[in-house]
Amino acid sequence: MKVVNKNIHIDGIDKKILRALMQDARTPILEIARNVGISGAAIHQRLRKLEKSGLLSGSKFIVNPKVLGYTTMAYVGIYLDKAVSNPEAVKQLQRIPEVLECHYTTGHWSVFIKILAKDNEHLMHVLNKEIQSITGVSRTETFISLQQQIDRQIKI
Amino acid sequence: MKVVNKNIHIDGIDKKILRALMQDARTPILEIARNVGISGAAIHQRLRKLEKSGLLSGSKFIVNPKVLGYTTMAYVGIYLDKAVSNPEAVKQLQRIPEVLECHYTTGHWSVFIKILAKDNEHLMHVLNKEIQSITGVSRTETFISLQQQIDRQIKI
DNA sequence: AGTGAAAAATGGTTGGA
DNA sequence: TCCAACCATTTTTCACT
Repeated sequence: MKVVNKNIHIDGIDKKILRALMQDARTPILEIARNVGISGAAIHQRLRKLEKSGLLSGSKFIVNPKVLGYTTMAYVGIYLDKAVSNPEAVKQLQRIPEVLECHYTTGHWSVFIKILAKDNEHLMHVLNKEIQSITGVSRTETFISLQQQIDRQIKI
Repeated sequence: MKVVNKNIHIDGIDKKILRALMQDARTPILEIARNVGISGAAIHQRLRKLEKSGLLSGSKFIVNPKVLGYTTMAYVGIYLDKAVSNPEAVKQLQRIPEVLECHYTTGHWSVFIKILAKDNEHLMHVLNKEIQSITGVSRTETFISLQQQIDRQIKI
């Protein structure tokens, strides 16, 4: 279990640092320093503080799946039989690389997942062969994303 | 409009580079070089190629919203009146910082969004005050994520 | 494409105000 | 908390294979 420090205070300078790095993790510290008007060493100190607080949990390169031909994104609500252990189903979902997210949710579905596939045919394959063959899956409801209009992190 | 090069070929070395940087955008080139057995300069060349192809679309620092008290995530399907221009509704959604994703989808909803809020009360406020007051929104269906089990990018 | 080495840029530390 | 100066590491370039 990760320990989370709730007594963190983020001032305006911290916000500027975070905004810059959330947009581009490779932004040079000295460039941020110039923009906020303090020294690079001070930025560095604040970064260590933010990291220690757990607020900064790493950095990632973002790949554009479209370049690899993955153009079909879908959300799928899954009904699981009552008798089935949900964690076991999740373990099976984990083995399917096209499943990018998986949530336990309130409402009529047991779990709710996000799938990234190359095209409709590929999506169909994942749904009918991979997902449906998981023990306990009784039914699924699929919503294909025709276009994503917003994609961002929390506003700092 | 971003131009996407579809004739890109990713070999095993590219994959190793991508996997390392997708996990941690700050992984030093020379460390990757050691792991894959070629020189740092070669890694650097390949990175430029991957960037130029559009496959690498940047890097982000990841912030952990829980540290700031944001513990409630929900997906919301929105029904819009037929008469209403969907892009106008999306423009309004864009102004709500708690809305992190927004998709046009197939199925019974017009748009489908992801919301991050501090708690149920905050979520209720966003739904009842912010979302419902958007012109054309007739009804919403909300699914609260009790727990996220999978969160990853495309498998390289 | 890849290499090795030099040059340029950046990251990280320290001591003192 | 911040700064200035310093040193370590990393990125980037270049001539050559």
